[in-house]
Amino acid sequence: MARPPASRNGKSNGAEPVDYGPLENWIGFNLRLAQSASFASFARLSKEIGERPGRMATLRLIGQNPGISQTALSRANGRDKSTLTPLLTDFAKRGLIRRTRTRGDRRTYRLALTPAGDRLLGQLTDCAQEHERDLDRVVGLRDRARFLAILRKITAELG
Amino acid sequence: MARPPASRNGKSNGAEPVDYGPLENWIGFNLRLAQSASFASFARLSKEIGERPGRMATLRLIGQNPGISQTALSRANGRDKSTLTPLLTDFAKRGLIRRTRTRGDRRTYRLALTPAGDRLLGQLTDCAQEHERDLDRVVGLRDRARFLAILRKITAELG
DNA sequence: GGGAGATTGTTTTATATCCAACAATCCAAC
DNA sequence: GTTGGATTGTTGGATATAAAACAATCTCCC
Repeated sequence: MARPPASRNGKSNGAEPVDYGPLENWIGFNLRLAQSASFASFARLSKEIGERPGRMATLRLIGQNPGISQTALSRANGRDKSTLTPLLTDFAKRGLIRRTRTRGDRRTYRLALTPAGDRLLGQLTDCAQEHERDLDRVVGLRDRARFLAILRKITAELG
Repeated sequence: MARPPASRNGKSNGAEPVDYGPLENWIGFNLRLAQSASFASFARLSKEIGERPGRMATLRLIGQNPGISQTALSRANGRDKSTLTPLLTDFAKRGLIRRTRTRGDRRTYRLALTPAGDRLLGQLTDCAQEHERDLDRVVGLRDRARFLAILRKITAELG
């Protein structure tokens, strides 16, 4: 981690060295920082559209799986189902998704994108692809597949 | 991802396949899921102690850098400084940290662990080490250094 | 000295998130 | 058929998080 030279009075200039101790080499801690940085980077790109990364993934999963239930969506998304309730209410109110009752099971909803939702998803996908290009550049083509495989393994075995 | 056989009526049993579409191969999405899984795994381990991963890192950074300011701590932790205000208030109220005014600069606090805070950190470190062993097992010794280097690179270049 | 601009920590406001509890509904075993 | 247990989506309570605005304070440059 390159850092700028300290200001001449030796006081804080926003980059004074911090001793990370054992954290420096902990995968868990570095995973959190990397995810946080990636999230912030995406958020900058999608700021003008006004949606954050989590919402983008939710929309995409609905678009990819028309008729999906809220519970299945929450699992695919790695979030509790109660987290989705206000989010989907908001999407529905803004006309981005349709919620229809399932025939034969009156508990579940079937979720699907409206044309407006599909258009918004298209815009978000542009941001996401730009973001992925940034990530690919940082990760490097050489290690990409291996890196991705390890991330998936962590999700599968620690979830 | 192994999944149990579908129930014989073909309906949801909590593991029906979901089409991830492009998300499947996006680093950003998989990074989020992996971090989420790692976080949840640590939370299970530290549940009895009653602190979550973010707090553990905060305590450790204070222990490692006695006298650190809140702003420097928030940067090292990858969190906004306003996020720390209620957390540190809670730590101080519970006698885990000491906040003393800095001589010569009446804006900043100097943070340090109390003996009680140090004891709690010790317990949390035990959990964290167990968690790291789990992560090491999943990541594999062979790829560990490379994986860690990529995480650090993402933090440094996208933050 | 004196002021312009930067920095520090707090407050406010708005989301996001989980967990536990809940009502409605379904399913399977009897 | 009935009924006990499972599932679905919602609600309420708690914590976490960021952004913007703010008051107090410091620094730098003249």
